[in-house]
Amino acid sequence: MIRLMRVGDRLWRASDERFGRWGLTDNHYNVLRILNGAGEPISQAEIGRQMLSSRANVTKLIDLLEERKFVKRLPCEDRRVNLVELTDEGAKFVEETAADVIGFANEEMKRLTREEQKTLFSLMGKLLDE
Amino acid sequence: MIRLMRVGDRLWRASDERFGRWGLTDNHYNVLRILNGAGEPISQAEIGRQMLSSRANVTKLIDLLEERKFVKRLPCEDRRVNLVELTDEGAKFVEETAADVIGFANEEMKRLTREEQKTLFSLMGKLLDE
DNA sequence: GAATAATTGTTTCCTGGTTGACAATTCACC
DNA sequence: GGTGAATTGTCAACCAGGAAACAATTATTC
Repeated sequence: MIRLMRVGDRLWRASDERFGRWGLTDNHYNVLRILNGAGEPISQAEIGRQMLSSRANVTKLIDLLEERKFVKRLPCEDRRVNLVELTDEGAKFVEETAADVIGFANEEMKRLTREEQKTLFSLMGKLLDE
Repeated sequence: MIRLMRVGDRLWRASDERFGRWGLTDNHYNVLRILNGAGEPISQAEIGRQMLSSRANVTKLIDLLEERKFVKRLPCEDRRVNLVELTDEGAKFVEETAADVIGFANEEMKRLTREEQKTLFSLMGKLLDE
């Protein structure tokens, strides 16, 4: 388990360094990824749930992303919630950086064969499902 | 890779919660573990190296552990360095909590069979070695 | 052997994130 | 329908950790 935590820690640090180049944290990128995957505007609370982050933190992440024009807050019929939408500019950014991000992942995982990567994926799945 | 990072993150959070009960962070415990494993006093810089943490942070970790009397700073013939030693009280603490920590690890890993745990261990080894 | 480089521990400042409180709103139950 | 519970986004305060600067010391190089 310690090895696993160590590897995870190292990946987080590496990705932090990586996204720092774009003036973002990995968590900022995570928000964009989630929005891109959702395909439709979703609430801040939902984002926080998906990325295991506090609502307070999501507020700050969205603040920055909105300032960068990657994202927009929309009013919702439930007037407590903000729906967050990926702007065209945000979508473009995700698309442009996707290759870079995938390259990064391949670089990190290149010590494992394709087969081992599959095994790892399945093991992680077992650990995640509750 | 994302799954792997997610799992790592969750383990860090869980262990943080766990060690919080003792008024320590996982990193504090990590220091004790390293000192216990070393079997002899080692320098703060060396501790930082082993746990991938900055010297500045090690200073603060040791400050707290020393206040708790788990650890003692010894002068060294190289007068730049502090040798850090596990006190009897610190060793006793490690011993008393060991069962608890191992139980925690088993709990977290119980979704995997013994065989899968071994596979995971070896995969992590490949990812770690540079 | 003197001068420059490298190492150690500490301090100060900064940053990303969490917790807890808050007002606004919606839900649930009587 | 009206009242108490739950949920949402935000803000302030706080915390662990990192980066840079620093003095003290040791290593290296000429």
